[in-house]
Order: sequence, then C-alpha cells, then structure tokens
Amino acid sequence: MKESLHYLLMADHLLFQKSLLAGIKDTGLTPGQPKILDYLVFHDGAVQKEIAEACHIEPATITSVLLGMENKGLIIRKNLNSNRRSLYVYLTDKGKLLAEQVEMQFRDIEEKALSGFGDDEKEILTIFLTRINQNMKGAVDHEQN
Amino acid sequence: MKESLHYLLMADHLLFQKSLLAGIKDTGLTPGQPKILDYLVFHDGAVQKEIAEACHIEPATITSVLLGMENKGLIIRKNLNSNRRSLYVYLTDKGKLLAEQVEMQFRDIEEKALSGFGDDEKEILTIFLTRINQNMKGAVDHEQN
DNA sequence: ATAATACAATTAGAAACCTAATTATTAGAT
DNA sequence: ATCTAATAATTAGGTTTCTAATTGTATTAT
Repeated sequence: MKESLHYLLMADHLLFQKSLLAGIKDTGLTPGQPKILDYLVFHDGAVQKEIAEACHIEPATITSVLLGMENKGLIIRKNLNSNRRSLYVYLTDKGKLLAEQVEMQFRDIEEKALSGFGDDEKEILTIFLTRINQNMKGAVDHEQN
Repeated sequence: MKESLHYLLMADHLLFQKSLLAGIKDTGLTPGQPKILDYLVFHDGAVQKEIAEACHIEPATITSVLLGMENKGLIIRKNLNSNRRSLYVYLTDKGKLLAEQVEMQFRDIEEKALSGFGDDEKEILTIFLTRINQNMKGAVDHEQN
C-alpha cells in the first residue's frame, strides 16, 4: 500500500498542506483559506462556482469559507446588475497582502519538495501529473452521467 | 497556479478520492473509512497511533472514525495486558469483506489513472513521488523542533 | 407572456479533520 | 520505591468538507 499511487499522492498532498499551514501560522489564516486566496491572485473577480471548481471543493463549502474571509476583511463579494444570481469575489488590500505571503510560502515549499530534481525531471513530473489529471477527470465525468 | 506542483498533487489526490467514493457508494462506507480499512488489510492488529500516522491524520481524528467503524461492526479494538494504554485494532469478517471491495476499487482507479503509462513511466513516477515524499517529510520534521 | 427548466448561492445536518487540554498508563531517574 | 517524563487515547470545541434540499434569478419553450 505504501507504494501505491493513491498513497503517494495522498502523502505528498497532505505533507504539502501541512508544511504550508506551518509556514503561514502567523497570518491567522485557517486551513481552507490559502488555496482560495491563491486562486484569487490570478483570478480576481471570479464567481463562487468558478472558485469552487478550481479549488476542488463544493459550492456549499465555498459559501462558508468565503463568509469567514469576508468577515476577516480579506475579500468583498459584489452583486453585479447584469447577473444578480452570481456573486463576484474580489481581494481587498489586506487580502492581497496575505495572498502574497501565501504565494511566497507556496514557492518555498515547492522548492523544498523538488530539491534534488533537475529541470528535465521537473518537466517530466509535471507532464505525468497532468496526464493523470486528465485520465481521472474523464473517469469522474463519465460516472456522473 | 494550474501548473504548480501543489495544485497538481491536490487535483490528482482529490479526483482519486472522489472516484473511490463513487465506486464504493453501495458499501455505505463514509469518506474517512476506506483508507483505514485498506491499511488494516496489510497491518491487522495495528495500534491507533500507527494507523493515524500511516493515514496522515491525527490521533484525535482516528478516535472518532474508529468508533464509527466499531459501531458498524467493521473492526474490534482489543486491550492487551502487556500494554494497557494502547488499543489494538482488528478487522472483523464483515470488515474484511468490505476491505476487499475497497482494494478492488483502488486497483481499478489506479489503472484508470495510469492508462497510457508504460511500465517504465510508472516506475519513474513512483520514484519521483517517493523522492518528494522524503523531501517533505524532512521539511515537516525539521519545523517541529 | 407565461410556464418549465436550469443555474448560483445558501441552509441544514452530518462526517472528517484539526489543536489544545485531559486521563490513564508506562518508562525513566534519582 | 517514588517521583517525574513520556506516551496512547480521549474529550472539547472549532473549521472544512460533504450531500440533499431550498431560495432566488435567468433562460428556454411553448
């Protein structure tokens, strides 16, 4: 089991997550918030559904996490007249500052995780993980019909 | 962000998990239970702390998940006289049956995930993920001191 | 134009997970 | 031998996550 793909992916992902949280303890961010902050850096103004998909969590989950982030003043949610059933999410200045810290931490951990890897190896790894991603996406989509 | 290691690991892990849960819906297992069942197949009689470490969850979490599994009759927990502060966990016959189903599903998904991969590619992937694992373990251990 | 359908977000309720503090047991030090 | 440290499990309290059902808004069909 220790050598199975599932186990390795789980271990790597969770160690990454644990390391991230340790590195941003001083920010007061709770575990669900960093990935959303990170997504918004590159997709400011996204609607909730989009964020949920990108972060691989359900729309119902996003609702509560974003509420917490809004209360902390990290984001604001706007209702545009052109589409009143969607909520558009924007980083505040405070949110941007914390997001930068998260970004930095992401980069640090990634570097640590890949220490000893050559550029060619990094590229191969990325390609492999992307292929798996596509294989799995197809599988899950198929099951939903 | 879509191309970062963290994102790819997260996506692959969560798609794997989602696919697994879809494939064992009929078993009535809740999301936290399959990985423990799987671990016990190869480590029957493990103590709770060991299971927690292997499954990358905290001892406090194991307590409640194992309670649920015990109530469902999937496991029993025994107190041995030689060490009365540890609890030794064993699969019941019912637990073994469900574990087999979980195993089968793990294998199916792994095959789907790696479709198109040659044996040499699979081996390289495993090596890479294991190296990342070791890099991260070192990092997390270091932070704890 | 109105009715049916689809869609985005939310609420409700439950499971999984965490950290910090507690209890019970074991091991180690003097 | 007793006192202190460490260890395994648990409890308490909170966050994240899920599914299913609901609300409000937009689209589509007749």
